[in-house]
Amino acid sequence: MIQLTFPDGTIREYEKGISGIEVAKSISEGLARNVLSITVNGEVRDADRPIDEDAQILLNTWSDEEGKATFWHSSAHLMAEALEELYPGVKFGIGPPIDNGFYYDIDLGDRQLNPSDLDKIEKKMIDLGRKKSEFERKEVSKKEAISYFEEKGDEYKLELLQDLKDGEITFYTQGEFTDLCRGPHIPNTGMIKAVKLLSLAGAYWRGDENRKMLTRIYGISFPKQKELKEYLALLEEAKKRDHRKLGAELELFMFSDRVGAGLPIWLPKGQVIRDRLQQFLKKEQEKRGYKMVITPHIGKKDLYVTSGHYAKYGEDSFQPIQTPKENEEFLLKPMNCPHHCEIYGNKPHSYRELPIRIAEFGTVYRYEQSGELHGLSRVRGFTQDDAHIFCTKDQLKDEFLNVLDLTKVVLDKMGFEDFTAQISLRDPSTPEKYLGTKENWDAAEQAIIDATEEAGMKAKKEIGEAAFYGPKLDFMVKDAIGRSWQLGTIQVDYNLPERFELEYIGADNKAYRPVMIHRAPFGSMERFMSILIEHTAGKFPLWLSPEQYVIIPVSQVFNDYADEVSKALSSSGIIGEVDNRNETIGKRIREAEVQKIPIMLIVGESEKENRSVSVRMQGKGDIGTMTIMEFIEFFDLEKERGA
RNA sequence: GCCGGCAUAGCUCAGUUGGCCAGAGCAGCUGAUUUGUAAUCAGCGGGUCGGGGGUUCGAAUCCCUCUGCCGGCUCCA
Repeated sequence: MIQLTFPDGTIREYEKGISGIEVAKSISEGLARNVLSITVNGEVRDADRPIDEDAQILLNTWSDEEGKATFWHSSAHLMAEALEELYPGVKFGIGPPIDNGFYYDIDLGDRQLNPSDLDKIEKKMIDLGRKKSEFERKEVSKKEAISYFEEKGDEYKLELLQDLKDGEITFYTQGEFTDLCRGPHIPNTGMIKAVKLLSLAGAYWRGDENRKMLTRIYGISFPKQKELKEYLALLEEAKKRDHRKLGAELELFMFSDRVGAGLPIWLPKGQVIRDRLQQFLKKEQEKRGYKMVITPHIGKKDLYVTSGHYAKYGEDSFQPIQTPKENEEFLLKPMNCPHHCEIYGNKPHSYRELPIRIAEFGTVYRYEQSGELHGLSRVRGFTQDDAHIFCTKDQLKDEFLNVLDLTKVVLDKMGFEDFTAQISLRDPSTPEKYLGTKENWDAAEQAIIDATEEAGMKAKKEIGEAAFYGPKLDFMVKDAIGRSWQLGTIQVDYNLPERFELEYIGADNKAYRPVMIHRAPFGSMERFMSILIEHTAGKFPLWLSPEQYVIIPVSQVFNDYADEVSKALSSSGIIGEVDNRNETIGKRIREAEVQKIPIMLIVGESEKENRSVSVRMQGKGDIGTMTIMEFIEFFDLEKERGA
């Protein structure tokens, strides 16, 4: 007998060798039908494999992440089976589950797939699923495995096999399809009832752009048709929040082919929001001892040779601009730090002055590959809410805390609760990749870890993700369609102070090198705006709204009163317009609703008489009548509330 | 940059296997209407079918090329 411990702590006894499905059956038939895989002592396995020892056990169903992953992984295999039947001779790369669904990378030789082929593949998958083929696991020797794929002529699987140890190789077979696979898989393909293949894409084999490009098919699947429908509806909804769509509809920003790809143009309304964000941050920074500066958009090539950026990124950047007569070379500023280092180096510094915090809304230009450009999220010209803090080693942790606090204030204010933080540390096994001494690195990494803990912030640590010049902490936020973007960043840098030979005079009258912290709580105004637009679906909080109200006089007779109200509001700092166009009220209200103007004020006979306004809130409807003074108070309260 | 797809009026889209002066709704303009909480009515204007080149008697439609956009890959200071 063996003892199995369930997540709720209960322990049950079973015969040795019992399968996960049988265990599920002992609890309920329903559970047995729904179990997709099991986790035994932390290892995810097929639900029908025998359990031979006492263990902690989890029965994974569709409601568990592990269950979903198993389901989607099996779906990838089902797709592969369908592909092999439809396109004999197709070769397979890898086919893993992802956050939302699965993909498989395939090589079809000379054949090309069109989006219309996806329907065909889907249908085949459903057909094959009806056979309810079981996934059979088989342990094979490396030799057997190699000969199998040699015969099949699949060089990708052969390459994958090279990295696998003999004795750890398993095959999974369902129906006519056999794949090299660690597993686990769901009990049978019949559980996959709903499939949608979402897109076709090219993907380099093993992510290496020097290698062959395979065809990647993305898909998603569900145990029930209804869930698929709901998911697709959700995707449609998400698309409506896309900042590229809303940005155009609400006239926040635009792009122009003639100006150039990836170069955003901010329209008046977008500019208002951006400016409010900057004013907000400026105030917070002033409280924390930052000094604002302004530096030029270009700098001599030498500046970046000194900083080391030219050597590292020069070839992949916008190329230098030459002056016509002297033949000097200038680069478009790809980052602000070299300029800020020059500011620091402008005069000698005493340890008493540190930390020095230099801030700038600095616009930088970076050459991003054309295929990488994406709305406001990835552009070629953008403005960082940049600052560089020059401090002593001992001040590092406090400064880090100071920045963390600021970042949290910013994210809180925006209502971004679902961000994740990542601490990027060096890989100790490759010290040659990093600049600076071990002692400095240890101290900096510890300072970051301590500071995040002290700030009560959860952050996952990623070994080997540090920049060559120092460890960092990044804040990631997801967009409407679930893509993850880096917003804020805090980076420790030992490299630049060295390269620019920055110094301060210590208490002992000797020269020391300061440590530098790069930080940007928004990251860039552009990317931050993209996320803000998607999170709010364009319904900005009052304090950010570029047009806070619109006054709609019932008829032209009340235009004068509308203007009067407007004046009263603008003198109270409330921004908006009068819509006195010769249109019906219904029409003007509809347009204000569509434009997501938060407050509509309707004025007519009775309002004029009582010096009042009839207030309608966007998305909520009529909330009643109040006097102008009452409305101003109401507005301030709403604004305060963060509405 | 690479793979695949897309590009028709300001916007959203029609446009059968290449064939008369390229269409609709919304927006715009003009006029009527003077409106009480999500689209008043009528009339009018508007497109070198993304740019360039080619095939053809004839191209929005087929081919090449450039530009931009979309979905990915790679990269990201």
